[in-house]
Order: sequence, then structure tokens, then C-alpha cells
Amino acid sequence: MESSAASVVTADGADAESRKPQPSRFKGVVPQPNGRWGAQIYEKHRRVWLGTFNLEEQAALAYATAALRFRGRDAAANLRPPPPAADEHEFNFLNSHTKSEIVDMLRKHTYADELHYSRRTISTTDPTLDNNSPSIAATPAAPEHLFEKSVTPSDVGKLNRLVIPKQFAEKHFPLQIGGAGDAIKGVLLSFEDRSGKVWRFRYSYWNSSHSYVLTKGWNRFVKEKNLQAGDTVSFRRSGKRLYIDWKARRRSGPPVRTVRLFGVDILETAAVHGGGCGGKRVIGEMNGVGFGCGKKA
DNA sequence: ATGTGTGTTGAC
DNA sequence: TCAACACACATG
Repeated sequence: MESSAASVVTADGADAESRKPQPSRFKGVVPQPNGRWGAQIYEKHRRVWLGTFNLEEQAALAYATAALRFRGRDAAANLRPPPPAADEHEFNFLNSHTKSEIVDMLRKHTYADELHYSRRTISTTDPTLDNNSPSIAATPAAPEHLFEKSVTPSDVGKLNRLVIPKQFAEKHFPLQIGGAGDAIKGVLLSFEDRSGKVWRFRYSYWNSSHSYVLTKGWNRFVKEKNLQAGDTVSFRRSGKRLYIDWKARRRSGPPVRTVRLFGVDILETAAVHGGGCGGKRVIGEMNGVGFGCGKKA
């Protein structure tokens, strides 16, 4: 359907993959050659790259979040259109992390999840590391809950990995860091599921993305349980035994979460049913727990 | 092969 | 401080 003579007759830029990027109406948002959107913020004459995003609004939200952390509440509130109001907890969350960490989350699209988890973890005195419970060793009784995660599209997608939020990874699944800092050897973790089946996952740290991940073996779990985005996986421990469980998201009824970016509602999960796990493209994914621990200056 | 995000420049 | 533009370099 190309116009015969005139090249691109986009009166309003209706073509999605036009070679010619259109400037964004959002501050800090720059078009990418492939039709996606980048976000960037400046600090001390230096550009800080905030990542690339499918949707312009996502990039805008990333910038707004960064602005909140870098420049404070007022600066962020003065954006047009005004970004979704951040509550007290979010301010807390932002200020309890370094700029670098926030940028890491934004670039990896994990900010929303990290914030989400932090809400559930408010001053939760985790008993796992507390005291030396003498009875555990001899009492296989009830495994204690470690943490759970609502899996993201990426977690059940082709990447074949589950990102473990940093706070949980470091608290419950400590890894040995290579002496040089580069070589971090992964470990093999075994988990028992509801039916008694044992699953072995390779657990390691991805330096490139600053993420703790379950890799090898994870995709088999996803397939067997037919895990879909929005479903929940939970981890328990009893002594040295590890357990994994999962729970499907409610099929009917309200979605797990609707992320509203400015005027745009974005569903975090695609309603895929029928056993297919091949989601094509998930729009607006502000998910993907992960977390960066890249704390630099 | 594709896409990221850095280098760079010139406006505001 | 900011974004437009080009493309070196990651990434798969």
C-alpha cells in the first residue's frame, strides 16, 4: 500500500515504522531509529541514559522517575503532563537507593516491580536470618515462606530465566562472588514442588544486567506448570530444603495490575490461554523484577 | 542483522 | 540543559 509517487504520506505519522523518527512530546524522551523510545536525563553536563522503551509513555515515566530522584519532587511535579503522583513510600524507596541503582532499575524496566515489592516488605523483620533455631534441623514441619514473585512476561518468555529481585536474592540465596569480581560462579539449586518433584535450576548472577537469575532448568518449569505472566511463584525453605510453588493468576476478574501511564492504561499481561506460551509482543511491560546492585559513585 | 546508546553538535 | 543526528559498538 505504498503511495505510488509520493514517498511517505503520513499526515499524522500514522506509520509505525517510519524511518523518520518523530520528536517526542515528553521531556527527556528521544525517538530511536527503530521506532522505540529512549529516555535520558542530564546531570552536570552529562547525559544519563535511562533505557529504551516500546512506548513513549514508558520512556516518559522513566524520565519522570529519574527526575524525582535526581531533582526532587518539585521538578518532577512540574512536568507536562504531570506524571502520576508518587506517594510517601515511593519517595522513601527512591531515596533509599542510589541514583545509579534507580537508573539500573529504569534501564531494566524493573522499577515498578521493585517498588511493588518494597511495599510488601516494609519493616518485615525476616526471621530467616534471625536466631539459631535449634528445632528446625530436626523438625521438617512447615517450610517457612521466603518470598514470592509475580512472574513477568520476560520470566516466562524466551529468555529462559527468572529474575530474582535483588533484595530477596541476597537475603535468601547468597552467591559467592568471584575474587576478581568478574567471575561469579553459579550454583545449582534444588527445589521441591507441590507434588514432590525436584527441580534443579542454575542460579547465578548476570554481571551484564546486574541481575540474579535462575537460568538452566527454569524453562522446563515454566512449560510444565504452564506459567504465564502474572502468575505467582513462591519460595519456601525448611532447614536446607528449598521448595517452589506457583499459583495461576485469576483468570476472570480484574487483572493483576493495571499500570496507568499518564493517560494510557497498560496491561501487564497478555490474556493468553489455551496452553500457548508464545506471547508475541507484550506491550507496556514495566515488569521484570530484577534489580541492580551496581552501586557506583 | 538488529538495535542500543554514545559521541557530537548546536539550539535554548 | 536539552534534543537531533549519525554511527560505533553491543547484542543475538
